[in-house]
Amino acid sequence: MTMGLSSSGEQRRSQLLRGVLDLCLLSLIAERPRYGFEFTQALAAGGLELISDGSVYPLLARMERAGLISSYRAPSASGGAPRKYYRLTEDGRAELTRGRDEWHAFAGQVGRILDDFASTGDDTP
Amino acid sequence: MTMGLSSSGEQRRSQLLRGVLDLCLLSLIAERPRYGFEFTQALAAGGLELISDGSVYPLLARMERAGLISSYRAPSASGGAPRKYYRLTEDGRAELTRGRDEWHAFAGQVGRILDDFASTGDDTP
DNA sequence: GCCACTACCTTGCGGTGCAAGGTAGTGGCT
DNA sequence: AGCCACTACCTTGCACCGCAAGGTAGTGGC
Repeated sequence: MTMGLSSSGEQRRSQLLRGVLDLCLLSLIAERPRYGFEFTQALAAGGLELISDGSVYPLLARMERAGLISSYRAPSASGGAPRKYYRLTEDGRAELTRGRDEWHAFAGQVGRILDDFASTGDDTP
Repeated sequence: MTMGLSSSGEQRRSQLLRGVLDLCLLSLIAERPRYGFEFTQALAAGGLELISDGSVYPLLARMERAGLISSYRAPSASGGAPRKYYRLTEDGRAELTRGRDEWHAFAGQVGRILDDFASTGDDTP
């Protein structure tokens, strides 16, 4: 049976990620070319402990198919399978800029809704 | 022409909503009891032009089933079918508080990732 | 009696995060 | 040479949910 409904907090986290995960990856790639394993580490370092690589790799594949990023192979620096590095295309950079604006607008609107209404009933002095 | 994938902006909006829609509804209900039609209007007024009632009603039903809100019927003030008003339970209020904190933390982390990395490479020709 | 309006709810679809598992390349150790 | 551990990439099946479209129900005007 399913047991997924118990923790609404963790569940919300998954849902929140949906809207911004691609943007975060684009942003990380914008700094410098990166490979799959790096993303989960970098996101966790930024406070977003989240994603199994099972979420990252399909998303990278989707974005490459959409022309937002391109990839090249390079040997691993620490002994192992060769890495697949991704870098931004111009479309990807444009999408990042647009997406960042969208995010800021969205975050502002949500914050306002949560702040304006949530504390109206002040029955907990 | 590549039609299907072009609306990544609109699509992202849908995905962004997933994480916060329940919280927004809770916040709106926290101010005062509301009924279904009000939510889309209130959210649109807050800048989130988004949701057909097809998204709101199932979510309200889910939250009621989860014990976060409770409902009662009242006759419509403007002639029509009776309205179903929702109000917060104590669990709902706690969930709203917790969710608001989660949202602020999450928004901060995402904003930091987008700001810290996105503008590093300025090699636009 | 019929129509228009308000309001609520359901159905099928598409997209996607996630856990788990599978594939492939490298080098150390015996 | 062979084996094992590690790095790294990718795929599969599942469950969730916003959305568009359509259906149901109650009220009052004509």
